[in-house]
Amino acid sequence: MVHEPTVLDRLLEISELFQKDMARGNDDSGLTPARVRLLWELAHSGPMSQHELATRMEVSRRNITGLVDALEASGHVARSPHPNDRRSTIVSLAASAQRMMRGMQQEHADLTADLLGAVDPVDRPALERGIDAIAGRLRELIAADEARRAEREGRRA
Amino acid sequence: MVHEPTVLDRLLEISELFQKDMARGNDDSGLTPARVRLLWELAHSGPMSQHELATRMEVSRRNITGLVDALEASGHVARSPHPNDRRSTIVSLAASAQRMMRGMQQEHADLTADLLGAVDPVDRPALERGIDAIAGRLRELIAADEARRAEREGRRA
DNA sequence: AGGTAACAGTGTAGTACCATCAGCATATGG
DNA sequence: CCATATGCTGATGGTACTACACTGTTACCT
Repeated sequence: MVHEPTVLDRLLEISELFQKDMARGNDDSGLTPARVRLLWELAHSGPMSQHELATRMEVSRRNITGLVDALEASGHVARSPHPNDRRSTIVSLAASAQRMMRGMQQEHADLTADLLGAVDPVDRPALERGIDAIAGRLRELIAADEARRAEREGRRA
Repeated sequence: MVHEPTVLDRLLEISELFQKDMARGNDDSGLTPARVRLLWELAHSGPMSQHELATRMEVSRRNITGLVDALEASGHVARSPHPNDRRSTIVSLAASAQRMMRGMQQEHADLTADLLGAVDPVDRPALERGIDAIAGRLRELIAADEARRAEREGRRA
């Protein structure tokens, strides 16, 4: 029942540790994972409509409404009308939240530097190539699986 | 606001993809993440008391009761009396669940092989060393942070 | 123009899950 | 015998998500 841990196991472990770390950050800020994810999306790609948020996060529009409601109430985001399309509302980060996200990105950058510092410089290029390769392959597999899944759904309907 | 993705970002991406994959597996088996985690703990470390499960999973005993209740109802685990301590009940995997977990481990092994196959063989040793180093460093950081946190808790109390 | 279809956001209602707290029963272990 | 650990009950709260129905807006298209 006991395996010697493979590279993938290590990766999974790192995943878990990251999650743990993220969860802690959430606790500190009083935000929930889903809300942080939304904020992160905004920080990364700038203001956008709720519809676009729903698409990117792959959840229902209704769900976005709730998340934005909460984040608006806590002052993290603001709703503003779309200049051209009066149906749409644009969600943007409040100044304070922008600062917060900047801080998180800074922390993230620091962590990156720290962790990378633990790797023998000689190994870094290969490490980078290897991780890229794995990420790429994983993306492929997921895409293929999703396609298969979608097709099966189609057949059934 | 746009960064070029670093190795760490790639790692985070891999984390997310893994999670997505796991979530899908959960859907298939009709199990929730927490329940799967419990099963995994049992598969990995063998039968144990609820108390021990609570300790390992870092959740309340009450929570374990609920999870075990559900898993027992669905036939994934069985409760049996502890041989020495008659207060305690031992939770163990049912045969079917054991098979299921074996299957999951097999899938995991296959995935590992597949993903590793995408990496240039020349890069693998360095990749392995690099990942080990990162995982190790991350563990250190988390441990240090937890210690700091615990101390602060102590001070307040 | 007028009608119609598609789209944005939202209200209502409902589901599933995780987790906690305080307290209770038991019987074990000292 | 009593303190304690173990597991369980009941009550509560909260997040995340969905489906359906509705309003207003835009775009298309005869």
